Amino acid sequence: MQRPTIADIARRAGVSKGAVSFALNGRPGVSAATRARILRVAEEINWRPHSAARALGGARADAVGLVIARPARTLGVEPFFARLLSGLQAEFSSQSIALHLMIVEDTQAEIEIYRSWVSERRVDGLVLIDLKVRDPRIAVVEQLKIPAVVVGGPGRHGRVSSVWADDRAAMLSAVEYLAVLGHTRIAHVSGLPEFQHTQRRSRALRDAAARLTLPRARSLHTDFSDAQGAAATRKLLAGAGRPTAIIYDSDLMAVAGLGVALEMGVTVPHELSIISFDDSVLAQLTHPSLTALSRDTYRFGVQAAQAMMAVLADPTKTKNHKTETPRLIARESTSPTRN
Amino acid sequence: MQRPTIADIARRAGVSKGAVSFALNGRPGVSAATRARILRVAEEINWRPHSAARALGGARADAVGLVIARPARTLGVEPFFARLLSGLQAEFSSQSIALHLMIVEDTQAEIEIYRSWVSERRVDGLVLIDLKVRDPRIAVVEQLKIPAVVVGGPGRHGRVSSVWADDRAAMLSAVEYLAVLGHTRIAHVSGLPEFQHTQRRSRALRDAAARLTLPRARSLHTDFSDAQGAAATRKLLAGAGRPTAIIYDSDLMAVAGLGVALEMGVTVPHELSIISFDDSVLAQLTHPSLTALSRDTYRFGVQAAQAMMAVLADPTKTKNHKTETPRLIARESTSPTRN
DNA sequence: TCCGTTCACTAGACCGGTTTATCATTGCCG
DNA sequence: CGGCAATGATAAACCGGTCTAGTGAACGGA
Repeated sequence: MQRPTIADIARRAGVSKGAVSFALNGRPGVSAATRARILRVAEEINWRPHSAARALGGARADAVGLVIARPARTLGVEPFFARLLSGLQAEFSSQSIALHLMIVEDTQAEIEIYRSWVSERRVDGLVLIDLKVRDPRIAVVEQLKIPAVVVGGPGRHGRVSSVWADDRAAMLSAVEYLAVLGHTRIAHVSGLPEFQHTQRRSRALRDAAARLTLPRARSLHTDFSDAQGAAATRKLLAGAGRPTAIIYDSDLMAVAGLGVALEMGVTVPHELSIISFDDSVLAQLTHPSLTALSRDTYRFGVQAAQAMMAVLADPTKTKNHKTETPRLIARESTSPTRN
Repeated sequence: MQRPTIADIARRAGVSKGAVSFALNGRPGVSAATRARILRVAEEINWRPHSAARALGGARADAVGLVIARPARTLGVEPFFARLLSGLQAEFSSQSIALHLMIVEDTQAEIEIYRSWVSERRVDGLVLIDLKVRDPRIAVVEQLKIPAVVVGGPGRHGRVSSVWADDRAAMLSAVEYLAVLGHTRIAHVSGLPEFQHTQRRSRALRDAAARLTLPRARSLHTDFSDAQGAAATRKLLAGAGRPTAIIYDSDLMAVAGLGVALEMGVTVPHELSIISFDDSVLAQLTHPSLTALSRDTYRFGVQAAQAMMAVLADPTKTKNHKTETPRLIARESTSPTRN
């Protein structure tokens, strides 16, 4: 037989299509005995729901969308995305929710995809990442009235749920750690300035510097690429009154920065301490290994997925879910300053 | 108005639903004038097709499935996947084909997903990666009669298309390069032995060793993790008659191996040459930077997507598409042996 | 005994497209 | 001028589910 349908089940079980639908979806309207019989028949003929038919009735698409707005070619080095994806994926698949993935060039294209996915009913919800300062996507998802979760919030984003980590606290802990080691000239090689998390980190550094009276604490913006991370490092180390410690917003840039230091004959950690604001095998494989602000990115993805499912279950109830604050793991790339 | 449908278009254009369908799909049955009018109305009310409704009629789902069978937690360090994904994605999205992604634990789970996606009509085709030696998935996709493309073929896999690179030639070029530099004791830290590409590389090494009369050319299998890559390196360097050159099946393992060598006081490249069988920023960031067999993984993904679309267009016509052979890029991690 | 409820189930509309069978016009050809 | 084919369009069936209104039977209370 070609692809069994509920009509086939109905015929073989001697009931109507409606009864089958009720039975299969575990809703009242059929007796326990009939339900059992229907389920047995469905099992026998190996029935599977046709996702399109379900979605047509206005029901769930059982899929969630994720769009990453980065030039596709540059993607793929950052371990962060892949780990986040794994976490999201693992949690969604436990509920048989598929992930629709798309990589686009910019936010404008991303918004276009959102519109078409929603109007084509391909997804039940959206996961937004890399939140910008005045992010146009927030207005779009609110207008489209589709459940959404922002990864990396919190912030002023209306009635959209978010999952976030306390970047500020993490940055403060790193700066304080360096201060205790005697560092006073601390630099920050950050990501794109339009990202909210970049801003939060830069601001935290500024505040800590003011409080601890550290001169010359500054943030240099990059596009997160290893090339710009290296360039920023070169600039910092070549200038007068060079920093004795640098905090990088990603492990990739930290590794690139470490390479530049070696190249320029600046020894790590004796002449320069390095902290990476993101941990991965990468940070552990270098020599010296990198002190890093570490968090479980996989788990972060899991939590984002859970938040998504909560919003799907009840779209009116949104919440900001704060996750584990990245904590400092001291490795070989940091040491006290020489006096 | 709530979500415009073709019925709305039909009403406003004063024609039937059928005529609208013909017009929107560019098929004969309507006059040019009517067609233009219908398209204009559709544009006006911003109509978008409802993907589920289309799929229900037995038409395309406009989506392709990709399942990665690896423990989700370990994924994400390997730059290979992310770059492949980018390439696939870029090409698919140019044709408005979505990518259904799922990460599972093992091949058995992967096969289950295939079955449900196909019977739920979620995807039009499947992309298979990490082909194993007697891969059960081949039989499954043939039985399910769904278009599929194997990434990393070629080989005995019936009527399924494939996209592959010549691992053998690449491995031979690496071995010959090392031989020219004077190396005679060459080791290979490989991936999982059940993968076809692992086997091809190991066999190529064996053959080259026989031809060039290199003693002790051996392959050590790992699971591709940095931990096992490091362990294998440790074992190789600790043993008697240690190799003067090691070829690693991934850049991640090569970096880990480099770390072990430094740890053990074996200088690279003077006492040990290292070649990575896969290139990425990772290989370029280390010190010394790694000589690598490089290929454009992004492009590889694009080609796989193109192969997929070709099979979708005509499922009877399968072909094995050979792509660029990885070519050796000499960097700092290889040098002549000291005599 | 009669009426009102509840329960189990059925029939059929419906979702938004595609496709087929049908029909009316028009045009062409001998 | 008659017959036939091609063209342009329509109505309705269909895809595989969900869901609502309705039906018949059993049951309980007064």
